[in-house]
Amino acid sequence: MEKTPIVNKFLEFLDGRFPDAKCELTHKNLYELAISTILSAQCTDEMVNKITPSLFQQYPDFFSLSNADIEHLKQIIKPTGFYNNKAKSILSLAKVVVENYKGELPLEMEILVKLPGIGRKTANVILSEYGTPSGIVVDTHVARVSKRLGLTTYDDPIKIEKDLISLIPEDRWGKISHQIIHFGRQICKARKPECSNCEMRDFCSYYKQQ
DNA sequence: CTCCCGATAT
DNA sequence: ATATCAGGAG
Repeated sequence: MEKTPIVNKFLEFLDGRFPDAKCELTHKNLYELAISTILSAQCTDEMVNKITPSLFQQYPDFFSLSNADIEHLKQIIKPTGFYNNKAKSILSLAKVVVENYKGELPLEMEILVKLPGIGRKTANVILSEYGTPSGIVVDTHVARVSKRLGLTTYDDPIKIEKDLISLIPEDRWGKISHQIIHFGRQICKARKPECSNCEMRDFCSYYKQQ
């Protein structure tokens, strides 16, 4: 992937339009962000934020969560979808973190991705917020926007992340995902993208294809 | 690759 | 009715 004017235009656009984009999952600490991020798979942040206050009031840390009844967890998180898998994931995660890491998540990519329910995307979210970003979060929005703009040709999030890493300065890795996600939610939407309002359209391969 | 899955917008 | 939403495990 070669550096093109579109990258500079995109970075400039994101800073102008989304200067203070941040994580939309409400959380008070590393524990809450990790659980919220797992629950956010194939579900809106808004829905996650609706159910987490009750969840975190009853289970404020990995210690209490590790002793939870799985059927009770399923009941609380049901509106987020995939609730059988997610309940199993967060309960298993809590048990492992309590047994092996004294109830505190280790902030290392190699360890995080081996923990139950945590893949590269969730690990990148955690490290971007509470550690040192070792990459760029590629979720459904970042993948879609990157493809439309021609920043990558791949579907595989790992390959998309490699392309983005080669194009984007390291000091922006943490924030740019939030900026792209805001852009993806408001303008470059999956269903009905607002190309007529988009300042990137003259640089966009998806728009040219329309 | 398939499966998991409820809520919302179109 | 169907596509989509801060994915991960088997």
